[in-house]
This record gives sequence, C-alpha cells and structure tokens, in this order.
Amino acid sequence: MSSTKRVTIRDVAREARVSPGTVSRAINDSPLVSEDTRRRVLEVVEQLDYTPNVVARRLSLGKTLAVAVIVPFFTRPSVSERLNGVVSLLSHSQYDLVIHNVETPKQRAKCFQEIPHSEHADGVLSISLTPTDAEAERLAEADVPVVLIDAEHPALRGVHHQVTVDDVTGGELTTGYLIGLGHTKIGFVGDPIDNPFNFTSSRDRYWGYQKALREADIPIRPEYYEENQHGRRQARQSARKMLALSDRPTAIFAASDTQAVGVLEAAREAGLRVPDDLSVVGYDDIEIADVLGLTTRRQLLFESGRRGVELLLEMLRNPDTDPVYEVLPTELIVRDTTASVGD
Amino acid sequence: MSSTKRVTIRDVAREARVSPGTVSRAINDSPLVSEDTRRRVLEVVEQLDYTPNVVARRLSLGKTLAVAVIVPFFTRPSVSERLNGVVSLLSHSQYDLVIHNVETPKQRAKCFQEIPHSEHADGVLSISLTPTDAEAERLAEADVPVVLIDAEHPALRGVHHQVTVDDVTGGELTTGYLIGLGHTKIGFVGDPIDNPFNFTSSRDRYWGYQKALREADIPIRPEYYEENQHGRRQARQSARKMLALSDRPTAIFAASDTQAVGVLEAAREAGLRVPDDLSVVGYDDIEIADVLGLTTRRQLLFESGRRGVELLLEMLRNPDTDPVYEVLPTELIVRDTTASVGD
DNA sequence: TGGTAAGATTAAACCGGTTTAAATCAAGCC
DNA sequence: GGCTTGATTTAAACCGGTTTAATCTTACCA
Repeated sequence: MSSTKRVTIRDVAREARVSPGTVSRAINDSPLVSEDTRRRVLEVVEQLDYTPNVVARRLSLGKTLAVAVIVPFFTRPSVSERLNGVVSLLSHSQYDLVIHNVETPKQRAKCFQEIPHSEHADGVLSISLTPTDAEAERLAEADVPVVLIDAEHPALRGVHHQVTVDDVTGGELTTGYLIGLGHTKIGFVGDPIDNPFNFTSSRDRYWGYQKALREADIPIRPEYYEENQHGRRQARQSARKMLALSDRPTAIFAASDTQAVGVLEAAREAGLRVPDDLSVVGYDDIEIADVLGLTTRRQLLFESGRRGVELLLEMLRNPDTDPVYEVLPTELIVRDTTASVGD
Repeated sequence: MSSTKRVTIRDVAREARVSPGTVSRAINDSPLVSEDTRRRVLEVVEQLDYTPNVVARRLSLGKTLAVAVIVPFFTRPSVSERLNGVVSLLSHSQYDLVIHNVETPKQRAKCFQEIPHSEHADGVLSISLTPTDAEAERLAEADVPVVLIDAEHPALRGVHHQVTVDDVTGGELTTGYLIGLGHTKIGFVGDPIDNPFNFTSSRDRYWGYQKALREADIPIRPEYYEENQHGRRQARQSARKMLALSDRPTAIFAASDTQAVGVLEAAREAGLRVPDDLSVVGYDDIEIADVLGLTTRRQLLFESGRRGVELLLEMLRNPDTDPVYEVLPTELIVRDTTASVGD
C-alpha cells in the first residue's frame, strides 16, 4: 500500500550530493572513493533505507547471481537429501537457488538445453542425471560452470566438476558381502536398465552384481533379475515374482532402500522370515533403513550435495580452477536383514 | 568456447531492417505490427537463433518473473511433499522457482523481511511457517501476493491467500477415535509448544486432544504429555519416558508420523505389542505410515502445495482476485497400530 | 485536392544499476 | 609559476529489453 516509490541509487546520489557512480563505488567497497565521501554516502543509504535493485545489478554485471539446480523427482528421499546438502551451503552465499524439476524426458531435454547458459544462471548443479553423449557434448560447450552430482560422463572429465559414486564397485562389494555369507542364489531387484531418463545407478549396481558373481564362479541366472519402474510397490511386484520361483533365491539385493522395502513386504506376504529364510540388502541408507533394521550400503547423500556446491562456488570465485573428478566412498551398514545362508 | 557474442534484439532489428521496438512487439504478439513485418522478424529470429535476455526483460518489465518459496527443513517428508506439489505446477509456468530454506530463526526473520518485495519475487509461497503478529503485519504490507500454505494468521484474512488445515479439529477427531475405541489413558507425543520457529501444528493438535478429552470427561494428565525437538529419535525418548510410567497409557497420539515411528520403536524396546498392549496413531500419512501399517490422519500434503500455486498464479494473472481462506480436509486412515482397549 | 483519421513504424526514453573515459583538484617538484 | 602526478569525482555510455511520444503512410471523405 505504501505508494512511496522505490529508492534508487540516483536518489541517494542527489541526497549525498555526489554522482550515482560514486554511490555505487562506495557501496561496493571500491578503493576509488575517499573515506570521507564513503562515510557520507553510507549515512544517506542508511537514512533512506536504500537497497540496490538486484535485477538491475544482474543486467549491469552480466551475471544472474543465481545457481540453477536440475533435479529429477526430488521427493525421492535420496535425491531430497542431496538437495538438502546443496541448500545448506548455498543459502549462505550470495546466490539464489533456482530449482528445475525434471519429471519427463521432455523437461530433461529442455533443462540441459537451456539452463547451462549465462543468461539463466552463473552455475549449474545437476543431480543424479547421467548425460547422454549428445547432452554431454552440449554441456561441454556451456558458458557457465557445471557440476555433476551423482553422475558423470567421460567426455566431461577435465571440463566440469563431477562428484560421483562408484556404483559398479558398490554393487560388487555388496554382492560380495552376500556371497561371503554363503549365498549363491542371489536375486537383484532394480530399475529398468533402459529408461528414458538414462538413470544409471541401478544398471551399474547390477553390473557390479554380475562381476561379483562371475568372480565367485556363480552362474548368473536371468530369472534372478527383475526390473521395474522405481518405487516400493513396483519392487514388491518384482520380488513377489522372484520369490514364487520353485528355486527361489536365498538373498535379494535391491538397487535402493525404497525398493528393498518392497522386497521386505513381498517376503512377509510370502510368509518368509527375514533374515532366516531370505536376506535382503538395500542401497543408500535413508532413514527408513534404520527404522526397519535394513542392511544397506550407505552413500554420502547430503555430503555429495554439499561438496558439489563447494566446488561450484570455488569455480565461480576462480574460473581457472581445474575441474575435479571425485568419487565418494560407500560403506556397508549391517543390520538385521542379512544372515549366513542356512543359519 | 564459442566466442560469438550473444545475439541481441538490435542484431535482429538490423538484420530485419526494422527498429528494436518493432522486434519486441513482433515477438510479444502485440497488435501494433503488420502481419507482414511480424513474419519477416520471426524469420530472422529463427535464423539468428535469438532468445530474449531474461534479465533485461525483468528490469524493463519491472517484474522478476520468479516465485519465491520459503520453506523450513524441506527434507521432512511432509514438507518435501508439499514442495513437490508446488513444483509440479509451477514448472509449467513462466516463473522461476527460487527456494529459500529456513533452518534458523535468523534465516526466518531475514526471509520474511526481504523476500516479499517486488525486487525479489513476483509472488511468495510460505510453507508451514506461522507468522508471528509482527511478521503478519509486515506480510500485510508486502507489495506482492503471498500465499500461506499450512499456516495462517487472522490479520491476513482477506489480505493474502491461505491454504490451511484445521489441526485442532484434526487432533480432536483423532483423539476421539481413540476414545471411541475405549481408551481413556491416552498419551500425546509432540514438538515443543514454544519453539523459535513458531511451529503450531503440534500445539494445535494437542489442543484438539485436550478438547476431546474434556468433552469425554476424561481428566488430562500432565504425565501423558511429552514434547521434544521434532524427530524420530527424540520422539522415541519421549515415548520411552511415558511408557515407563507405573500407570502407562494404553494409546499414544503422535503429532506426526515421523514421531509415531519413534513411539513404535519405544514400544518395541519396552516389549509392548502394538496394538494389543498399545495403540499408536500418527499424523500426515507419509509413505512410511503405509509401510509400517501405521494408523494415521492423512492430510493433503501434495495438494496443499499445488493449490497454493494455483491461487498464486491466479492472483498474478488478476491482482483483483479476492484472497481466499481454504481449509483442506483430513481423513483417518485406519491400519494395524490401533485396537480397542482390552482386545 | 486538402484534411483527417487509422495504422504501422521509428526514435528516444526508461528500467536501475556498473564502469569507462574525461574532468577536476590538490600536492609535489624544479 | 608551470608542469606532472596521483587521487577523486563526474558525466556519459552501457547492459538488453519495453514502451511512450512522435513521425510517416495510406486510405477515405467532403
């Protein structure tokens, strides 16, 4: 309702009897103003309650003072936790955080196409989206720094920061743990390997799974592999099918905790005791894993987001920084859903 | 790497042999251009691959083309789900979504102070943050539309949109359900009533709880009330204490599902069977409630966010819209954690 | 044929900052 | 006193759009 027009830099200038340029310099700690006038200007700023118009600054500086985050399905707990890491650090910086949610391949294409340019953002964080070759090529030409979190592409090594996890090794080690417990009939429940979003984590973990089996000379049985859209209910379906086999597995490795929960539900339905009749391992270590006592491979979700921002801010501060390729560690958290076979 | 400078509206104008103003009008569907020149201009636009600079538009239009969302602890599943509703609708609009996370009272004050002004955003969504009287006064003077989601303030009726839930009635009905099952020794586990964020949902649900007990002539016993910082572990502590009472409750109403999970854990620890020895009810109906078979009061989390955006967009389209005060319904979802007393 | 109105287009102002180039001023030196 | 130098400061250009005021056409009517 206050019809008083915005105070502009020219108002301050007039009041302080200097030019707008001087006011600008006084505010931005330029050495090109005398202490005397700076004090006078700041007094007037205070008095008129002047705050610079951000949009005008953006245009003038040629910067957006914003960081864009491209993120798919951020209600997934794992994604949300990464995003939380991003926000926790970025909210203390001068940058605005603009969210671009990706829920369809079309949105995804649009995001990768439009966002990584200086008109839109000074920097971009992309979470859990593995670029296709074509997209990587585009990203390599981006005129702003990009950080891939939980994703990578060989063509971007040395071009953009990448904070990632070795899902193949993660899957291998996790499967190895089950093998170590004496399991040989191990099922895998995951996302579709071919999916329009090019999600790769489930696929990579499955590769690791295969690798571990091969090294232990355990045959890979196709009936022990089920894929389905990501989600608890879908995973339950997959597990139901697998547990109905005449020669059912004694352990199931789920590509995520959410899916592991579905497996646990299917086991309960089938009247199987966990871990006595069936061992179950998940991936991520989100809160529900702790609640249910689920054995899982923990990855540093929050930290991955935080680290991504750290790298981006450093890059914005000093554009000559060398892009790094960081692999975050994982850790097996043993709880109550796994046991030696035959125990 | 492409050192080709950005294409500006003047480049297009030169190429199309018209003035920049005409290009602007041609692009923005102004009736003040002939079909002939419009076609010619759009051809050049195509040919030069011109896209208007958003920042320049913002400055010129005096709009930010952005919507700010103020949100506390968005990794809480309930908050995240509301945010998801916001994003789902807003990502199809022309507006950018700028997130302001609130994790400290200081951030909160800063947000309420700075964000609701036209330099920062064209509109503001505030999620689950009940304004204090002073803050409400400020918000009433905001020069952009604001929508309160899961929060309200009497001073803002008719001033800003409010999409809210009647937590008092929700708490009353939920407690009434337990009373209907024959329970008279009913505990309440919630957040601190006095908290620096002015979170009110737990408090209101507790009021409803008291109301229901009074109406049923059941005395309110202070030892049946425990408050603690929001969280599963903290709720477990609270419940642990309450269940250690010599005359322990036969039912516990938790202010949220997350806290209900903590109560379930405490019950398990204490060797109590649910629901035989103890009934447990939560609030929200987040995914974990379904997993654990938790009886709970469902509220429309996703829809609240979606509706908030709907109202905001409508207000941005037509500033004369009358601000509404909407109360979303809740619904009791009976699962496996509640039973008649003595069953 | 002159006058006028409607329609299309342009030139210029504007949004509110930052920054470059030019101007001013005081001090220092021979 | 004149000239140089360095420190401040100002005026003006610039960022890249939109919009108002002014100009130019063309059509139409008396």
